[in-house]
Amino acid sequence: MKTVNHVSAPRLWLVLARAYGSVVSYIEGSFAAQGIGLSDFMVLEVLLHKGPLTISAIGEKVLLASASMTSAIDRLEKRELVRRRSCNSDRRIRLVELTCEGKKFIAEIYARHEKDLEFIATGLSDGERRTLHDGLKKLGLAAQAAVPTEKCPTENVER
Amino acid sequence: MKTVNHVSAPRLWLVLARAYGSVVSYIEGSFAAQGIGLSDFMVLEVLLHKGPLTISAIGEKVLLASASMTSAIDRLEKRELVRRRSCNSDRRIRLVELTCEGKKFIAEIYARHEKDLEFIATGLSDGERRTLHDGLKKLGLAAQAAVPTEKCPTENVER
DNA sequence: GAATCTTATCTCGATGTCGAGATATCTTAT
DNA sequence: ATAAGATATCTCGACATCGAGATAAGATTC
Repeated sequence: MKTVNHVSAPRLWLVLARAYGSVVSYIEGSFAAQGIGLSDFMVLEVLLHKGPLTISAIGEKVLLASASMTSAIDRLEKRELVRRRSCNSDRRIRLVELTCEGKKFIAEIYARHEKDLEFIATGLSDGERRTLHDGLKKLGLAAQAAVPTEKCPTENVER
Repeated sequence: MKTVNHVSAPRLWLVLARAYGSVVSYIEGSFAAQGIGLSDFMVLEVLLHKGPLTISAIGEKVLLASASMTSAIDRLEKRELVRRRSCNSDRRIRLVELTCEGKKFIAEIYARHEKDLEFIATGLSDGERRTLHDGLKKLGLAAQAAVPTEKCPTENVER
């Protein structure tokens, strides 16, 4: 096969968008049976790994607007997977925490999710993962820096 | 700089999702002033580069369901950027084509779009673009192959 | 030629997301 | 202490997207 020695930015973007879409379809398929979408999954996941958080803190992690967060937490609370808890020191805040069932629910789904991700990444060597990771990070940061309406200072650490 | 020699699949996915989101925000910001969203942009773009197409053909390119395509073409037709044309040889089909204004409109936006993409990719060498491209393609294909399209894929269902 | 299958598009109702604005609460400056 | 500003959440209305089903037309089979 011939090797093209220059990948145009539009082509790179196309491949990125396609890859993202395919992975989303794949992982959504994995927990569609549980009647949960990607956003709700991410909300539960961040609660599982970080413990109770305020609604806006969750929103920052999963990149949802405040209005979306309200309805997301409503959905999850209705299913009794999470619970809103009021805070004495600051009564504006509602701390959101997993219920016992919620914890069991997301822990189970997340375990499968992790396996699913490893499954599609098995074809990638350590080196390939590394370069993919670094390249994506570089591209993402460049894009983020170029977005005018993005908040600048605070870096959120994960894991 | 410390090098981690193994990138977990969840971490890779996280970086992929973040990069995708950042690039989407970036490019959407670029034509938000024209009152157009990413999907409509993609529809116009495929028409610009491939010429008149049926609604379903466009939907396959831009990954929108048929119901979404109908309303997308409605939107664009209302703005007189595209036009539905009936076909004599197959009267089920509506061929969609750019109007003159539509062509001018998308050509202009696309030119800027291309520059925008090149701008955020300037930090990537040819080699980096190549490995990114290949890695993403590999990952995307693996995910696509693993998508069930029918029923639960890799799971032994319980509860 | 009629019955049946397939394809292309559209309609309808439901859902998730968002921006703008409202409300309650905390913080800061006066 | 009060006023002004900032912050956290919620409500409301708008919109894009989707699945399921309807409709119309072409293709196939008998």
